[in-house]
This record gives sequence, C-alpha cells and structure tokens, in this order.
Amino acid sequence: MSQVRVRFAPSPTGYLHVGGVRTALFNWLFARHEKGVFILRVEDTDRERSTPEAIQAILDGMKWVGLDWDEGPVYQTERLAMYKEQAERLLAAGKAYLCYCTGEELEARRKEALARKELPKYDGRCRRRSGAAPAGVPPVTRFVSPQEGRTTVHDLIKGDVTFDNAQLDDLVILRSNGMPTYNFGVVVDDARMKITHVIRGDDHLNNTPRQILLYQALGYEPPRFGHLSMILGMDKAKLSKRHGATSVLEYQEAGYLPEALVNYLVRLGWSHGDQEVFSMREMIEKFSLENITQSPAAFDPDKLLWLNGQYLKTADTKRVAGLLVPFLRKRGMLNGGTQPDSAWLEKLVVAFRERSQTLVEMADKAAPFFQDSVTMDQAAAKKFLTAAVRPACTMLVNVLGKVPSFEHDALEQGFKSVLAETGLSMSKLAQPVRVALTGATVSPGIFDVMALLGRERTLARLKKAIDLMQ
RNA sequence: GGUCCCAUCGUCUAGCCUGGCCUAGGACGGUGCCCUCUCAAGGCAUAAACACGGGUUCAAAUCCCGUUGGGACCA
Repeated sequence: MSQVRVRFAPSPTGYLHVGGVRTALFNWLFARHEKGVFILRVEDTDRERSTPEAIQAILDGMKWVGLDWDEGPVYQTERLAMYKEQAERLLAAGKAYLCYCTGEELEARRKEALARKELPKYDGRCRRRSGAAPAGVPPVTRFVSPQEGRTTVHDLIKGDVTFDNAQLDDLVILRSNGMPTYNFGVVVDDARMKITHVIRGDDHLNNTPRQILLYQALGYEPPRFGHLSMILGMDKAKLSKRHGATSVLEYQEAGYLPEALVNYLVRLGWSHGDQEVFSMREMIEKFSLENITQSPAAFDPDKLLWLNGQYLKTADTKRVAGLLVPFLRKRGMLNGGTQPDSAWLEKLVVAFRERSQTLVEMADKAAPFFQDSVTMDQAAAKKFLTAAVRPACTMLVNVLGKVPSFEHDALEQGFKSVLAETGLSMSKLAQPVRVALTGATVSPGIFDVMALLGRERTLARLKKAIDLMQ
C-alpha cells in the first residue's frame, strides 16, 4: 500500500471559511492517522478575485487552528506551464481541440437551447470545425468529452454514484488567457502531486465524473474520492455571513480557543460513539472516513460556545492568561506597554474561567479589577448599600486593615469574624460588600474578589461605599 | 429546468451495512430540583425524534419502491 497523500486546496478569494477548515481538518486527520502527507495548495488561477491578503488569511487561519502541512503551499499560478503542456498533450492526441466560439455566441445558443427545453450544453461545433481558424479570436481549449457510456464515482462517503456521460459537455480546460479552468487545474495538480485521496465538499460531486474522464484521457490513475456534506446555518440554508461569523479568524477575535473550534468542527459530520470532547491526539487516533455522516449538518453556535467554555476551564492557566492580554489591551484595561503581574493575572484567570465562555467575556467581566474606582450599578447600590449594613461594613474595614495576609483564607477568617460579631448571615453581608467592591451584584467569590483587588483598593472601595449607606 | 446528494429529538449525533438486545442512547440548548456569598460551574431529574405511504419479513429506525421536503451543481 503506497503512502497516503491528501491536500487542502482553497481559493484565496476571501477569508478562510469554517467549512473550509473542516474540510482541511478531515484531510489533515486522515493524513495524520494514516501517517501520510498533507499538502496545502492555493488555487489562485482566478486572477480577478485572488488577493495576497486572502492568501495570508488562509495561512494565518491554518496556523491558528494548528493544521500544519508537510508540503507547500503550492501555488497554481506558478505552474501554468504545466497545465499548458498537459493541454497540448491532449490536443496532440486529438482529445482536445481549439474553440473559437465567442462568449456572446455561446450565451445566445444557450438561451435557444433553454427555450427549446434542451440541455444547455456546448454543442461541440468547433470539434467538427475545418479550414482556417477565424482571425482575431483568441481560442479556448476544450476537452473532447466522451458521449457514450456512464462514469461511476466510487465515493468513500456517498457510495457509488453513476453519471451518464451524455450529460457532460466538452468543457473548457484552458481559457483564452492560458489559465486552466477549475476542473482541469485540479486534475492536473492532483495527478502530478500523486494525491491518493481527494476529500472535499460535496459541492464538487457533480464535477467528479468529468474529472475522472480527464484523468483517463491524460493517462493517470484517478485518486479515491470522498465527498463531505455541506455545513448549513441553523435555518438549514448554506452557511453564510448572515448566520454570524464564518471566518476562522473572526472566532479568534471573538475569544475562542482554537482547540474548541477544531473539536466542534470535527463533530460536525463525524462521530466516535458518544464522545464529545477530543484532544488532537484522540482525534488522530480515532478518525476514520467510515464514521463520516452523509447528511448535511447545521452549525450550532451555542454548542461551540459550550465547548469553548469547557476548554477555557481546563486549559493551562498560564496560557489562558497570555491569551487574555491582547483582549485586555484592546479594551484599554492595560495601558500601552504595561505588563500585568503574571501571578496576579493567573489568579484572575482562575477566578473567571468558570464563569466565562470566551476570552472576550472574561475580559469584559474582569473590568472592575482594572479600574481605579468602580462603576456603580445604581439599582444594586440602592438595594444593597443600606444604612443597615453600615456598622458591619465599618467593622469589616477595621478587620481587613489588620488581616495578616490578603489571601483567600485569611480574608475568609476575618470576614467570618465580622459575621460572628454582628450576627449577620453570609449572604446579608457578602452582597453589599460585592456591590461595594465591584459595583455589581455578580462576581467571583467575595474572598477572591478582595484578594484580587488587594488591601489598598479593597479598603478604599469599602470606605467609599460606606459613605453611600444612608 | 436537468443532474446529483441527503432525510432519527429545535441542533450535533449513536443505532442502519451484518433486521429482533430500541420501551430509540448520548451531547448542546430548554425546563425543574440540589449545591450555594451572587453569577457561574457541577450534580440529579424531565420534556423532546425514526418525514410520509406502500411493500419484503414471524419481526423494520434498520432492506426495497414511491411520495414529500431540504441541499448542491450546471447554467
């Protein structure tokens, strides 16, 4: 058995779509599982729509989700001579011909065919053309597509799919500007790169029979094909921008962890029993094409959010702290080049990881810990900062001023001594103190809040709140 | 319009190939309860699906045919 060689071949015409990432992921997992080779190929022959920014977005996106490639990136525009050479081989063998029909002529004939309710395929007139070539018309190269028989795709995921060759017309393989068309470029590249398995979206299933015919004409062994169902939005329509973020890098900006996105994506169309959470290692170990679903899947942002929360809770604290910093900066919580104390920042992460599903949420919630004074929620202040708790809070200021260390346990001890003294219940005092320290009724545990704030800020905020208790 | 793909809880899915173990399992989300200094997290419980119609068979979510619905591609 020869070594598995697979590729991911995106067009750099926009951002890297999550559907594309899933396709890349399945190829990558298959390669890693089979100890094969994963190749990145950039299909940039659409010169109008391809941009360097889009290429960069693809590379950045792949890197972010951790899908490393063994060969490439290979750019199609650097291989133009090869497509031309292959097309000429076909021409010489009589398996292709030059076509001088203009766009307008084709369009007119197509309309006529449609009007007669016929298949609007190319009528092959240049295939029979004789005599001198018309002047001034740059020709395209067309493939002589066999009209007899049927072609069967032995799809690894969908099973056998058979097409009537008569349905297929003489497709253009080289445009007048020398650029290969999609179907031709793919076939030539996959053949020359010795790709063994083509795993791609099922939007290409209908292209597959003509590609197989092309392989045969070129004299290459076709690879094995596997067509993945599409990812849909929650409304069951093809996933698009109006369903929310579709670009991988948007997820990075929205505070997702790459492993959460990858884990979410791998379960979209693939399963291993009831297992929901997989490390990369497990995915590689357990991945197989047999367990890929044939039906399309809807992208559920809620489940992704849950998974991200799971990963946020268990990821390495130092790492999360590091990842959080840019989000804090963006919100102006860290000025300029200020480096937060790393031990303190890790404590902050520990306090908030249980209550955040994204880094963005974490940064937002942590705001009170980066401000000199609190932004007071008026309703909360009115409800909890009352004259009734004033004596207890005053007592707390005294106790906290003398507490030996400003750490969780010592703070708890001090706090509880005030409770014992005043006879107040935990919740009767904790809520007012929470409001005093954070300005809100929701926060991490009160002792963690105080420890995070430190003695100075805790006392200052308490005193300020006491003034409001009338 | 033609060709092709798909069809289990709202969603992701297990089960389908190799019919009986399915009173259809798990997860997200929903609801309720427990825990609790708030919010979370966690725990427990609960509602919720085999698209429809015909076959085949002692027996069908599972096999066959059709219908309907969704999607893709070609324009």
